[in-house]
Amino acid sequence: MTDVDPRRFDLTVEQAIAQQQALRSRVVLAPPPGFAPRLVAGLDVSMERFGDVGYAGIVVLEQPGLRTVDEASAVAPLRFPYVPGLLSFRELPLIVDVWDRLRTRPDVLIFDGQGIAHPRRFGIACHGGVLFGVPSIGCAKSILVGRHGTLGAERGSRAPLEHRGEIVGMAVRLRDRVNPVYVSPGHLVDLETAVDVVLAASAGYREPETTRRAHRLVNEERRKAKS
DNA sequence: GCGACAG
DNA sequence: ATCTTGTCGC
Repeated sequence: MTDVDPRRFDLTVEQAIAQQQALRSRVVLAPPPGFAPRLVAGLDVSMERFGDVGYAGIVVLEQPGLRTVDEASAVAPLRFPYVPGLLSFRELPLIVDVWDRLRTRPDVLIFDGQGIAHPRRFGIACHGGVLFGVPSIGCAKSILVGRHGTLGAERGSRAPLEHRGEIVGMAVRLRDRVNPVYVSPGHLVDLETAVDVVLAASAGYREPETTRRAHRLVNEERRKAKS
C-alpha cells in the first residue's frame, strides 16, 4: 500500500477526498491512559474579505486557571479554496507553520471546526490531530452534518449530534441562554472527554477561551499587517 | 434533480 | 471567514 502523508496539501479536490478516506482509519477515538490535559491549545485562521492571505495562530492556556502561557502566529497565502468538507486543506498548511514556531507542546488541541462530525468522519480536528500526533477536539459554531434534539437553557446542557445512525458529536451550551457549540472528537479522545475538556476551557462566553484568544491573536496580526 | 454546506 | 452601526437586553 502507498503511504499517505497527512502533511501533503497540494492536491485537487478529488485527491483531497481520497486523502481523507485513506487517513480516517488512523483516527483513534480513545484518550491515552490517565489523560488529564494541562496545556490546552486553541487554533484559528483569519483572512480578509476576498483575500487569499491567511493569518494563523495558536494560543496555549494552562489548566487550571486558563492563563495564556505561549502563543505563535504565521502569515501565508491560502492555496486551497473553501470547500465544505475540505476545510483542513485550506487552513492546516498555515497551522503547521505556526506549530513549528510554537515552543510549547500542548497536551490537547481545540480546533475551530469539526472533528468526526464530518461527512467522511475526518474534519480538520482529526486531520490536525493525526498530523501532529496529539489529542485533538473539534469545536464549531455551526453544524456541517447531523442533527440534534433540544437541549436545556443552562450552561452544561447538551444534546447528541447524530448523523447516519451514529453519534458523531455533541451540541453543548457553554453559557446560559446562548447558542451552543458543536463538539466532536478529533484524535486520541472520546466524545465524553472532548466535552469535558471544552467545558473546562470555557469561562462565561459562547466559545471556549482557547478559541476566543486564538481568534483575537490572528485578528490582531491581520490588523497589524495592514498598517 | 433539489437542497445543505465547518471556516 | 469577512463586510459593518446601532441597538436590544441583562
